[in-house]
Amino acid sequence: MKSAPEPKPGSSPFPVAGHDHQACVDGALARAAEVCEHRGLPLTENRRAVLRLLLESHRPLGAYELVKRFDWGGRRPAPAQIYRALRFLESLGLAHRIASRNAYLACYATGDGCAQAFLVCDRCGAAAECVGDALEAAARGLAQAARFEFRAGTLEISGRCPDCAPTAA
Amino acid sequence: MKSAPEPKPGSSPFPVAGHDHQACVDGALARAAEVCEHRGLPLTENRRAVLRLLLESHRPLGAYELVKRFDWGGRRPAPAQIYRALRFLESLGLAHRIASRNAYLACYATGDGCAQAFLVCDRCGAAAECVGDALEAAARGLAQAARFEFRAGTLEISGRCPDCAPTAA
DNA sequence: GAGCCGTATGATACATTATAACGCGCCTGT
DNA sequence: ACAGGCGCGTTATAATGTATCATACGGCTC
Repeated sequence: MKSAPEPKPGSSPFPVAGHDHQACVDGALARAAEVCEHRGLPLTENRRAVLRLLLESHRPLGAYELVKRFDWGGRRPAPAQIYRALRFLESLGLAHRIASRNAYLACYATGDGCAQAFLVCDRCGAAAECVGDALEAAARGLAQAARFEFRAGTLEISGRCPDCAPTAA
Repeated sequence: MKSAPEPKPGSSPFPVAGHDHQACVDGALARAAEVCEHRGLPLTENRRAVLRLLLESHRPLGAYELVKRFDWGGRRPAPAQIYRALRFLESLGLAHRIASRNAYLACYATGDGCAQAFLVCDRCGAAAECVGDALEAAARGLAQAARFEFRAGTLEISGRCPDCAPTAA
């Protein structure tokens, strides 16, 4: 699954103006269903709902923000419910935790590489996931130099997204 | 540079067997004092005490673990006190937050680079800080490709430290 | 169908991590 | 002296995350 439908190199992983949100969400949900089926694990209603919320927001959401947004016949689910769904989604690589923000971001591609990177905007909170061989290599190199057995790595980059950058080149 | 040509397995940013802990702590405290003086900011008793605890433990500690360890004439400080010191130390680069663990690690070098990496052992919790041009370059490259204005990046790598690696090759 | 078992859920309570707010005392500059 | 800033000490509370237990539901065997 390495042939991700990534935009051309140079274009930004951040959603652009003409972004077709509905298609983007639906596509990601369909991919999620595939992943679950492939693993023989059920994408239950709860899990799908949490994933949908994440996908729709298109930016990292805190667990309690998800609790608030969860539309559950008027009631609100307990945190544990959300956390369970999040853990499930994380375990399948369908969502990621942005540790530096205590927030969770849906995975739009099927990026299941070991070393992931997230670009998180200081100003608007938008976030994008990206991977790259250079990062993977750098991470493995650092680990190897320290005789450290690499398992996984996450690079969280803070800065300004294209929309919020002061110099809108 | 990190050229640690120790012959024994375990040569790495992780403390090795013959590690002179006292000198290591004292040296780091002296450097911290310099940094503070240089900035015209006071390294108060609280701040120094928290930094010392971090340095002595030589691994990431949670804020409440620091609260417990803080020897303060029999009493225990309030969390806020610890957090204030931590924020101060972080702002000067004398300590770092390991977001994935909600823990704080003293900085032993004067590493003030923009992109840092931490190796965190899944088993024993030991952690080491390291930097590298490759990481910095990879981070900047990812940001640039996304038209993202890079400010800072932290790579947290989980795995097994040399002591805990199953294959002690 | 009846009984069993594993998983996901729903709910309550709790644990952990982090910050807000406020007043005090110390130092410093005038 | 006195005003202002800063760090401290304290209390309270917010934000984030888990443990636990009972229940429901589906699949399985008998």
